Amino acid sequence: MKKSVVEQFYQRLRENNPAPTTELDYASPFQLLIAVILSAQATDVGVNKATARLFPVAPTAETMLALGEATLTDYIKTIGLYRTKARNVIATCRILVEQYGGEVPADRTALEALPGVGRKTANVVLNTAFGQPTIAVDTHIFRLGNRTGLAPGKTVLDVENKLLRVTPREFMKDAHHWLILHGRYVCKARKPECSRCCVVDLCEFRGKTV
DNA sequence: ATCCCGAGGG
DNA sequence: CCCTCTGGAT
Repeated sequence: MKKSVVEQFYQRLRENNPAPTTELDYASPFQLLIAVILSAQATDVGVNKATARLFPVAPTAETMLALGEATLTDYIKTIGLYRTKARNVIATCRILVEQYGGEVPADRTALEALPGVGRKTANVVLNTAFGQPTIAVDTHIFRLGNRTGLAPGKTVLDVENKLLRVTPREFMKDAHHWLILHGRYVCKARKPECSRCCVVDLCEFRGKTV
């Protein structure tokens, strides 16, 4: 996609949504981290439903650790992959308490060393909790990058690197949320709604999908 | 490449 | 029924 087209692409997404943000509910970097770990292969609506009950009783790393894995499992049983997630959340909280005073480190290497935290989750926390210009390539952004021609790539890392290269600096910080929200509600996996898409004329795929 | 794994939509 | 949802570890 040409540079001038990329510029228009982002300008239109910005017109639609001047101040985009996550749809996960959270009240601290710690809660965002936990919500993102829980969101793997799950909808944010489902995650919010569970954290609405969980965070009041375990709002911090210390209280989550005290809650224990078995009780945590009960709270998140409605979310897919819940056994692995419960184990990882407790193990992560233990490290946060023992090594970081219960706080979430604003550092990629430290984040990715936490159980259940990979590159994508680290990128979300760095961007949304700490305001860094990262782009977390999830299922939506991977699909949108390839489908539209904005940032084609075989792997999520390919797409991430391409996005970091083509995205103008002024759009970098919010790019993650513009792209994910557009992917979630318009450029959907099954039935993309090209008829109400604001960048359909810039898209290399248009209505050819499905 | 495979496993984990519930809810919601079509 | 099938597919998808802000993936990560082995």
